[in-house]
Amino acid sequence: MTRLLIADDHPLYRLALTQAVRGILPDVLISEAEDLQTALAELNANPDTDLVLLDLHMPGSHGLVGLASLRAEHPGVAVVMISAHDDPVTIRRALAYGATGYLTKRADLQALQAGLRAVLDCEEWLPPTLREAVVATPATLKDREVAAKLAALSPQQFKVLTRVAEGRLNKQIADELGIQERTVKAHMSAIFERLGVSNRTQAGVLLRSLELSDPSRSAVDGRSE
Amino acid sequence: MTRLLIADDHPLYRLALTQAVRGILPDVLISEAEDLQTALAELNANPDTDLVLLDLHMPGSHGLVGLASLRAEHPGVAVVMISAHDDPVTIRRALAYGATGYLTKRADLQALQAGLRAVLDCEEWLPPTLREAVVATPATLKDREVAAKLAALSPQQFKVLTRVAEGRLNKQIADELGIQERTVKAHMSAIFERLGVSNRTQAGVLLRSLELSDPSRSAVDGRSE
DNA sequence: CGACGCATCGTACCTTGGTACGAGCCCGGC
DNA sequence: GCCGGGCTCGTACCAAGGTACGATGCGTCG
Repeated sequence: MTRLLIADDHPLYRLALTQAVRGILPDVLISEAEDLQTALAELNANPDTDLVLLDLHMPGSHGLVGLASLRAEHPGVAVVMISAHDDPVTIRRALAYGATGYLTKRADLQALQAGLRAVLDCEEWLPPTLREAVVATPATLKDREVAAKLAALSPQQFKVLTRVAEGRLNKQIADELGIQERTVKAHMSAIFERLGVSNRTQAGVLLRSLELSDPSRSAVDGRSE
Repeated sequence: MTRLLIADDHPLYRLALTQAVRGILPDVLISEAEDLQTALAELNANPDTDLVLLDLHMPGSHGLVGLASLRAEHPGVAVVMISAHDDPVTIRRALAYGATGYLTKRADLQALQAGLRAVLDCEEWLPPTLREAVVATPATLKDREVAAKLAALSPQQFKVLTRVAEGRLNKQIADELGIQERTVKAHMSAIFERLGVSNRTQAGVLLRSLELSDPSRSAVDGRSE
């Protein structure tokens, strides 16, 4: 039985995605999440999930941070990005950080289902109209380095890192993860070594470089942070 | 006598810009810089500079960091961004962080000179083909907040902040700026208060949010960091 | 089985960061 | 002239960060 997780902050779009999936896989198990935190919780509850459809911009995950988090804490599950922000550079970066594919929100039902079929067969998939542009823009050297470094972190180390990037203290991180501060410090030392940095500020900056500004979240539509 | 600074890492493009400027202002004084550091040094040497033409992507300044640095340390001089990356969102962000205008590298000589004339007359100027798209995309709420916070910093505090964002220690910053570590600490406390953060990691992340990924700097063309 | 990596915890020690409170100098604006 | 802010430096103190040593149990993989 295939299991699937749809992570998008728009309920209506989750519904549309659900129906699109059921159209080609009638008896699939589908979970939903409206922010990154619940998405991670869902994956913990159902570690046998096969595929995650992840919105590029959702609460708690601006840009590629969410992708990296999912990949770090659940290396086994495939992640497909979904966004209306069809920038070849962004798509290329998403692939560099471990996305199996990229679905554009501009796609109609047929195109969407074609993409879903492909990724469910464990194939990499990109929108046909963008494929050429994407393969023409190789990943940045920096992106490749950062992706390799982040991939070298253990799941728990990545959790620590995300909290460091929020500016949390070691003590706070320890409380949030239910471990001792000494253990956090041990993780920190390992993180510094693997990321090639020498203190927490550099580590935080490095993770935050995965963020993307959200063009749709402007000052007039009232959707504040 | 008007004085001008051209900051771009391509010597040939600096030459082209110089000639374009001389075409409309024959006896202008022009300085050049190939990275952000020398650009700041040039401004220190010539504080009476009227206008800076600043490339969006140059060594030491990815994205809007260079713009913010110039604006912070020399609030009096106007800055015009120059880039081939004609994204309305990016342009809007540049304006939010204090740019007086935006010149596209795609422009021909006539268009370039028209833009130069406008900004030399202290007018805001955008490429005609992009003007409509830019005014249609208002600045992000977050951008406006960050811009306001950074504008509240004193020049020296901003210098400290840039070094914090590089992961430097207080002692290192003190040595680089030729001051005592206690003074750095005093600046740090002031920075935290004005930025509304509680530690250096958050401050570094905040400044680094001005960075933009450089689409042209890919992995194949050998131009590493 | 044995080696390895992960995650956890332990002790001890030193460095760095950050706050509190105070103070002097210089400069530009009211 | 006075006031305010920026910049600098000072003392003292405590919190937090980071290192170095080691140790345990657990699961995986060859």
